[in-house]
Amino acid sequence: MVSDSELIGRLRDFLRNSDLNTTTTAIVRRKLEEDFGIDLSDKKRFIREQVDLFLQTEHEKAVEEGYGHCEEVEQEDGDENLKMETEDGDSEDGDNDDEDDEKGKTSSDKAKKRGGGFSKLCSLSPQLQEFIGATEMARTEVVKQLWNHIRENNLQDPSNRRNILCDEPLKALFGVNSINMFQMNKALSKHIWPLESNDDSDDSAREDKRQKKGKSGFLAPLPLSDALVAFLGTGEDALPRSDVVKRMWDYIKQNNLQNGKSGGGNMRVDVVLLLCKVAKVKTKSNLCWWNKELFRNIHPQMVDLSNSIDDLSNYKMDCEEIYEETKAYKNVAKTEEVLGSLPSLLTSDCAHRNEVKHLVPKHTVNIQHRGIFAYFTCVAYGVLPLVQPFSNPILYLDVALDFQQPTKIESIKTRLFFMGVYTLSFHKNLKRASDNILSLSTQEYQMKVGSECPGQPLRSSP
DNA sequence: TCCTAGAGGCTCATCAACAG
DNA sequence: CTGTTGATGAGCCTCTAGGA
Repeated sequence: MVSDSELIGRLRDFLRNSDLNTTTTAIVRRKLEEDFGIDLSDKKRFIREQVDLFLQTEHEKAVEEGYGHCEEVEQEDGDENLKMETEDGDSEDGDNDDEDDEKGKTSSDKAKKRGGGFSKLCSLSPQLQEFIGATEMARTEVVKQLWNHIRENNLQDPSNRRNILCDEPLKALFGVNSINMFQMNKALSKHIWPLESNDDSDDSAREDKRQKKGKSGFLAPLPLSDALVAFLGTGEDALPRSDVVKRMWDYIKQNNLQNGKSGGGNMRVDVVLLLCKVAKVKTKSNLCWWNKELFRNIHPQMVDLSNSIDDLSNYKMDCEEIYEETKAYKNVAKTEEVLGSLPSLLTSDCAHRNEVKHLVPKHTVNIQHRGIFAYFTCVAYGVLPLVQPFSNPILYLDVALDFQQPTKIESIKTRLFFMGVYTLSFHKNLKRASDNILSLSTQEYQMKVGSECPGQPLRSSP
């Protein structure tokens, strides 16, 4: 086994005798592998760090020795770093091959243009305005025009076509005689500024963001219901969630309201809730239920979906709204089947238990939307026959979570029932579940099972 | 064909505290 | 584990030429 110090020693020897403009960390790693006859794939990060360290110390040494061309050293060093950070295709952690594939796929088949990002219109510096002949332009257009100019004037260095030999207009722009094509983008950014026109909205958004930053997540004060304000008795009408929880627990402990016999999270919350004048009073409840009730008092405006469980029309309305909303969502738009069967699952009373083993998801659509319904994970072309309140569209919720254990279906149903509130964990559970479910398309299912896929979208009316 | 550099904005998953 | 919301960081988007 080779020690780290041996590796470092050999690495530094190699770097001292290498052309740092052409050497990459991958080359260094392969050289070391060759020298020591071992696989160093798991040492990529270590090697990169050591290379960076080497470059840094070399640079410091150069400055200390008082080279009269510090600026040049700096610039060259910049190039070195640039090159040394390049891993010639190897991902940093060495385990991103799939990710790379994905990246390739997405970049090749997506050519959509959005108003934001690089397509956003920007204002140009006076120097760039002089060069381009326009006051505003998208970054990508500027790059295009710049390259047109380079080609028209044959400004690429013949010995290394990645280097651009600056003519007078480019010198005025970049202030150097030659520039690397990659560095050119960096230099260009100094001449491309965000537009000032939408300052008002941008500024307020920035201000909002800045303010929010100070009081994040659980630390952000939230409005309390009148009942909760009265219960706390301090006159505070807004508190961070964690503070509310803390004070409630203080109260429970002080008044000995916990039910010691039942153990777990059970407690006599009834007293607390009566004090809060919460509409729904239960004699006993567990921690999760109590949290939900508390949440209702911290967000009085939250819609209580549980009241409408018996009223299918409410769900129908909700789901139609969701469908309209999700249709516009980019991920959903890619699929022909769209979300829509939450109520059917709720009302089907799990009559399809016998079918669960046939659940055949084709692909998962992840819809993230902060609202009453958020974090849906859905599967198109499932084979779970559902009672359909709508004729179309049909998309099967991925409820495969515990389908290997039918006894747990009731709890799944409960989770779906509270979907509007218990969204995050629902999402997580589905994600976990989707790893375990059979992956077959409808056609594949038909071939395998030899019968029509029971999950074919139903076209009948409710 | 894919990767490399660089820019800013957008989407999405994950994490934070709190209780038993 | 159970729920809550906002911050955060990763990854993708566009464009270019050269090299593997």
